[in-house]
Amino acid sequence: MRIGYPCINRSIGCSASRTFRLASYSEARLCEAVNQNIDCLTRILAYNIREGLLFFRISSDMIPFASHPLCAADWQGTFRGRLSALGTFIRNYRIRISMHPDQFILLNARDEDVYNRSVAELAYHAELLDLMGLSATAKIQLHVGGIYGDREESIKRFLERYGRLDETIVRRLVIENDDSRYPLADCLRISRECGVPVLFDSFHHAVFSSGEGLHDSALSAADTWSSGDGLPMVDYSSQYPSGRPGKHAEHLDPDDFARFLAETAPLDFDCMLEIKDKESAARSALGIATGDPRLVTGLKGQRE
DNA sequence: AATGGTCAAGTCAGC
DNA sequence: GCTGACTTGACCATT
Repeated sequence: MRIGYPCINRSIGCSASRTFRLASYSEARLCEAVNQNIDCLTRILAYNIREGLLFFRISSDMIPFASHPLCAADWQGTFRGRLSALGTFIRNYRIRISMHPDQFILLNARDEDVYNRSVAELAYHAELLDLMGLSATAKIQLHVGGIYGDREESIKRFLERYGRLDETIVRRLVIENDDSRYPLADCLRISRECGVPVLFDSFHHAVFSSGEGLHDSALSAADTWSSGDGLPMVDYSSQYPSGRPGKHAEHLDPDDFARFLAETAPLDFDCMLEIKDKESAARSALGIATGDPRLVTGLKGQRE
């Protein structure tokens, strides 16, 4: 099991998702942001290696506006060398990589324009990972999409559009159960139809499911991954106490995470900690997973 | 230098 | 019909 966290490191003082306003777009501005993002990502990954955190989600903002019609810049050519070097670094240290396009990306959108923009954005994600020379184990995780008043029709539309995707996207795309629209059961059904792997989000499942148990759920999602996909990925989080159900916790709850590990054992997977204090939570999780209490921060009474 | 309104993009629940 | 949550930071105009 590798353990990691998404996109942002809160302690080393740089951001690998620097962007700018569309109104101030220029090629120079783009290059400046991308160079800074690559610099910072390199620093974050070096930090992660030192800490034993070998799973990381790269921000979709790595190349700002990459799929926007306004972006005429040849970022692929400009950054080919740097991205390739970064990818070599990632492969050498056997770091697992994921990406997660955000809520605007809807493969099953009713609106053709939204659908077309979504495919363009997925193509950008795949191209970025390709330029880094990463294998198909580097995944792009996506939710199934909207309901649009008709779940069955919207699932059919997802399947039909999935079938039309370019292979460069298909080899990396996985779907994740969300916390309000498409639960694990739907994702598994879709996977049986088209073969897309299912990334199990344990927290979404706790918030939104028909009550299937954690152990069996993690197992059935893991079954949808083939050898070329790498170890299954799982997202973990826990509830922010007294917050809206589904709100992510600020700190890792050591007891909850230990219970999560016990219930999913002996299944092996790469685990993404979707906790707001990021690398701190991931270090604690690593401490719990490896039995090293020195890594576990946030002792009793310090939780929110 | 500090601040706070706003940022490419969609959906859906709640008023 | 409109607003806010999602999730969240950080850009940048303004002071």
